Amino acid sequence: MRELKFAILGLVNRNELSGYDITKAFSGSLSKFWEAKHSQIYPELRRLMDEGLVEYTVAIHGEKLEKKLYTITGKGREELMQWLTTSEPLEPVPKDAFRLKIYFGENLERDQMAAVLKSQLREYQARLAILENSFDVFAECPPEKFTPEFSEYLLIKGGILRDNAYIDWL
Amino acid sequence: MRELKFAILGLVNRNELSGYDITKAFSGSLSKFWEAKHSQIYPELRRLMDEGLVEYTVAIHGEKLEKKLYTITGKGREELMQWLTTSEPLEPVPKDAFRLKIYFGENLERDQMAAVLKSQLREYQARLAILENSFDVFAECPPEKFTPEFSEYLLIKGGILRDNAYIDWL
DNA sequence: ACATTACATGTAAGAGCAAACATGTAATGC
DNA sequence: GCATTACATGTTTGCTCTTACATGTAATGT
Repeated sequence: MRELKFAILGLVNRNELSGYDITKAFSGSLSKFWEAKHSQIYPELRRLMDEGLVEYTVAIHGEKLEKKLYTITGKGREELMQWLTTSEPLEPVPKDAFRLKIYFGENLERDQMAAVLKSQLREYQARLAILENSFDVFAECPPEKFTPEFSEYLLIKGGILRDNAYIDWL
Repeated sequence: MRELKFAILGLVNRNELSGYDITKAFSGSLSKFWEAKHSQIYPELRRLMDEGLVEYTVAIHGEKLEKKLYTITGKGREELMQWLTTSEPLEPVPKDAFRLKIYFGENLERDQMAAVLKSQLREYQARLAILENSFDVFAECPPEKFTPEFSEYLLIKGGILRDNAYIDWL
């Protein structure tokens, strides 16, 4: 529950970040396994403030553009560590409209089914290609210590394995 | 969007079903790739009625227990076929709290990380075992035509491949 | 006879999320 | 000089879904 809370805490634990920076993280490298829009992030930051888990200082950029730079508090770090070391129950099976269509495949002619399958295959191949591109950035496996870089390497690898399994199945 | 709508239409297209029957489907065999609770199903049935996509007859069980048996209408079947033959955009990457923990793994000691990993591995192995059990029900591959039985066979196979990929990664 | 489980149908409250609404500043390209 | 893109921070509305609330009948076990 409230995983966005911990995702934000984890980020501001690394660096001082504005809401905008956090938004970019969730639509950039993090987006390969967790997405969030700014309309979700700003209210959550507000809530984390109210709970005393983060704090911010205001920085002025240029003449008057204000940005709030958030950092984690001691209490925030405690809750983050608590969450990190707790093993949570299995995620519910992800909902997948395509699988649902397969389930009702009895209603489709052979060529209609083929079209749906091929379309899905193309989409997964496209996503896989993007992941493999990101993976190639790592010329070789980073040192096997849990640095942010190594984590990202692992997670991209996980995405590739996941999408490959889906493609095999298709 | 509104995938539950089509999941229900697909079910009542096969057989005359009550809300209760539909609920059982979503917590039984269908639950391996789509879940829904009765609190979601009854309002959706109401909505499908309002839209003229399903209709029902009331059956009395015993003395006075009423059950509403839903069937699909012509309009409902049209919309179902429309949906089935349209290829939808890729699902967003499924959110996975465990991956998030890996992403912030820098904060964990080696043995803490090992504990989290092992716990996750056990949970996936347990789910895989359940899927493999369901798979063994099919003594051999059903005839390769898109009957409901064949579809279920495929979907369980897909679940096994998915969980195997996750376990390999772990 | 009494309890438990299965059958059966709903509603209410609230979390999580996306899309759209809303506003303004600063840097870059042309 | 003007337009576009990037920076920056919010709120509102509406959909999906879960948990809990709410009520009642029928079958089964003991």
